[in-house]
Amino acid sequence: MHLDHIDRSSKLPLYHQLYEILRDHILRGEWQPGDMIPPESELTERYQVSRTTVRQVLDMLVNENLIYRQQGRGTFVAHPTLDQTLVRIVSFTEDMRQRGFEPGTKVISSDLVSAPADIAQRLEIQPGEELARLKRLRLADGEPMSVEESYLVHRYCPGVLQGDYASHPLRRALESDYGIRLVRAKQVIRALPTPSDLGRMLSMRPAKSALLYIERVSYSQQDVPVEFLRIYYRGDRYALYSELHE
Amino acid sequence: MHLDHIDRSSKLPLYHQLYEILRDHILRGEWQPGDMIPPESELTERYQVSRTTVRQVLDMLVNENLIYRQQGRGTFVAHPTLDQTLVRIVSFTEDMRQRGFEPGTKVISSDLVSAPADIAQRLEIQPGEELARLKRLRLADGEPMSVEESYLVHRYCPGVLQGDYASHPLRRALESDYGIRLVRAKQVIRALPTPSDLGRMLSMRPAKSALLYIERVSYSQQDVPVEFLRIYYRGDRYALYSELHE
DNA sequence: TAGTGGTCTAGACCACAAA
DNA sequence: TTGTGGTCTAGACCACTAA
Repeated sequence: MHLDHIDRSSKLPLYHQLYEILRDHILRGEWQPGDMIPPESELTERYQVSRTTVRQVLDMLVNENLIYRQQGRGTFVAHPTLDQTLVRIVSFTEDMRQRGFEPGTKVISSDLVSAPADIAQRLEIQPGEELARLKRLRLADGEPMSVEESYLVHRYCPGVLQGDYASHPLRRALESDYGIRLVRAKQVIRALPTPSDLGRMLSMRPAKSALLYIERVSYSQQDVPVEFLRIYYRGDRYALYSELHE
Repeated sequence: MHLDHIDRSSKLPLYHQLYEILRDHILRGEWQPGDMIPPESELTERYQVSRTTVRQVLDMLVNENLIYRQQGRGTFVAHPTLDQTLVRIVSFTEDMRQRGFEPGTKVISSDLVSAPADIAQRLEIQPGEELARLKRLRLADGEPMSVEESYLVHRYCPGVLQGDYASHPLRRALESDYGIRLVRAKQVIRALPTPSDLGRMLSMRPAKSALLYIERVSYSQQDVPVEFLRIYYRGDRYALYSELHE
């Protein structure tokens, strides 16, 4: 069981503590999509904070699309949607499950390389600094879906490449072994023609071949760039979704 | 000058009215990016609402990335960013200006067609119903950037095709002539190989040719689907940006 | 020190949904 | 009618920035 009460002597704001608590309940699946969460009155009572503070926290969760409210009925855990991929950091595994695929991973290679200028610039390090490089083939229902090339600043996570990243998430290793949580990221999305080597790896038919290409830089809690990631998705299997407003 | 006061007898909530007012100031450019907006105390005073209400409105604007706050300094108008394209409905003109290009448009064709099944389904109309179709070539600094194919439910905007949409925005015509505001949209983003006809229109080199393809359904104030849009962006000139969080 | 935004409270009344 | 979320107020004290 996780921490489930508010520490009045903590320096963290009450709303922040309550946010972590409620978010945890949802992300750990203790409250399932569609479930009603306790009414505001009960949260006020249980955590001994004002209704305003409770509502501030619920507003944050609504903004993240983790919950939704219905006047007169209650507040409910939201069902995950595909457009989250463009707003929240979502693991390949989660993403595929939401799309109705069974995810799989094969490690293509892992090695240490020295940082080329373009990657060094985005990771805010010196060119030539040591990077851990991990290439993986990602599968959906056993069929190739994407190729991922991860570059990690090795200084922050020496020895990462020891891990088995076919069956264990890289993010989890970073967190548990090095205390690094990737909390923020910036990405660029492009369409590319398919180079023949990638086409082969992804088992693509040349005629239908284009790649949805993503470059992502991920930042730690301390706002330090830690990972540079290239993802090549099969254009004939993968799409991104988003909702727009005025 | 636009309405700049709050109507206490209106059925609209105070925060909603204030939101429209402040948003207007920003979107009309009366407050420029980087400008400090009036402090909360002054807004409280000027519009005669509580600070809580003022802050509720500012929170909304912060969430839309229209303003940002700095404790101890003030609240400022945000500079537009490229990742807005994935969250807010942005006109081609605005988008290109933000990217540092001078936008241009050529109308390729405009005609009435009967709705094919796939489009009818997304527009929630009967197959065969009349659609206004508008094809345009979009230019950036005089060079082709994208091809857009717009399908409008003609019943909602009879005679739209009379307009000159090389120099006048389609959105404006819908609003002023038919009272239709497209306030919400859903889109899907894919990578496509370049068909030869589009490649020619976009002046693309075959070797570097992939398209970033977007399909968008836009909804009116009444949540009725009005427009189905296909955009084919040159993959070698156009990219999308997004920021992710945990 | 003065002015700004950040956090928090207690309480009121309204609107809507379900029994 | 009861219980839920929606809107709004007045006021307090804190934290940070700049002069």
